[in-house]
Amino acid sequence: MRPSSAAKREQILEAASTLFVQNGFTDTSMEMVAQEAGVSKQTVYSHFGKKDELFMAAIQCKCQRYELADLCAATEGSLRDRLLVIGRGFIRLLLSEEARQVHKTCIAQVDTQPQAAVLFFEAGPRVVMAALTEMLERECRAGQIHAENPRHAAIQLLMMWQGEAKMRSELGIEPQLSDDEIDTYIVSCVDLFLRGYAP
Amino acid sequence: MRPSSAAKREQILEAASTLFVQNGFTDTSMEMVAQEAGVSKQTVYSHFGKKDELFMAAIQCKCQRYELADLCAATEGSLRDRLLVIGRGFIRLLLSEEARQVHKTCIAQVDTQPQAAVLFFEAGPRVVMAALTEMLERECRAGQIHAENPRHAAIQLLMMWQGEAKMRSELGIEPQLSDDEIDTYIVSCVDLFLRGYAP
DNA sequence: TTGTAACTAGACCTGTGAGTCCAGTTTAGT
DNA sequence: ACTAAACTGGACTCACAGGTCTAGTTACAA
Repeated sequence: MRPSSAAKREQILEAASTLFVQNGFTDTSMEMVAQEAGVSKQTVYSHFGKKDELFMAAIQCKCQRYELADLCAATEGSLRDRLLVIGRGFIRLLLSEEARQVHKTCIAQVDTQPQAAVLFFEAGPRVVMAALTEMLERECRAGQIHAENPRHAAIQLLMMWQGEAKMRSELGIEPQLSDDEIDTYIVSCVDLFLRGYAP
Repeated sequence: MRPSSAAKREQILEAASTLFVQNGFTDTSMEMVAQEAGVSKQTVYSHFGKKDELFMAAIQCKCQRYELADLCAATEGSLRDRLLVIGRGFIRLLLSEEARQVHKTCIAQVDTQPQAAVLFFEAGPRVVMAALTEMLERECRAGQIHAENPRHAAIQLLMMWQGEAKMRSELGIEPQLSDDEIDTYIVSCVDLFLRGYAP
């Protein structure tokens, strides 16, 4: 009712999503959230009844649509070039601090907060898979490639692209791969894909 | 010194690895471990000084070498058949309750116990990658395939194989894929791979 | 048999976090 | 100016977990 109320709510959400994703669910206390949001603990509780609810709201907040799907809509340039652009964008997203943390947090809470993982899946993997599948279907119809099952093909690309870089970053294994190494790898994925699905 | 001591140590390790991997680090208390092991809390502490140390020991215990690497050594049958066998074994391992839980736990603790993830990496992904790379190098030399970078090729295969099944199982997204769906997918991966790397 | 290391049960201390309560203050709408 | 909702700060309860301590018991080795 009071307009400042909505603002406080945003502050809380902002603080919560940052902290939860940085420290995980268990290691983030409601007091920390209140303090980070510059708000009293009671206010946190009056906006979000329980810690669980705040967590879900925070994850949802972090799962606002990424713009990757748009890349798949582009039609300029050769197929190979477009796949390279998408692949590079995809791996950059995957390796970003933000996405990694959200992913990690959702996985860690799968047993206790399964819906968080669902939110993540719907906002992330699901839309990317759908967009790429649609793109590959178009390319099939245009005769650029020949794939019996474009959905499988999309998943193959997406999984391949992740590569060693994802494995290492997810597990924090040093040294991480350099940008050059990653790029070379992405190129080899696209080329494998195009040869394998050549018409 | 006392022989029963070693036995207790095993019981504790057994209990700890089960519980840590089932409930995660934070949600497993030392008391739970002691109880599950049928041992007093003090005994737990005298064998493993701190919770962290017990955790590391438990993860190490869970990371005993999987036998997957052996599959890559086989030389009977066509390359395609062998890759199918390896792929199926790989995905079965990945989706097993055991491996998933260990993976999840290591990821969740990456920030606080980075060495656990390292143990996992060394025992799991690293050896599988190495074994498959070696196998593909042999096939290259034998002229069965033509891959500039067999290591890349191995990673591509391994990542591809994981597919949607891994994504869904990791995030607990229902419905999970059926065995048939997974198998069809694995076949399509192997075929893509063989076409893409045909000599 | 006896000494001693290993073990047990449980009390104990300390810190921390979820969630509640309350008395007082701010702020927007009427 | 008045009212009521929203907010604050901090005290409070309750539960639980990590870790220590102790007094007494068990079981192996010499």
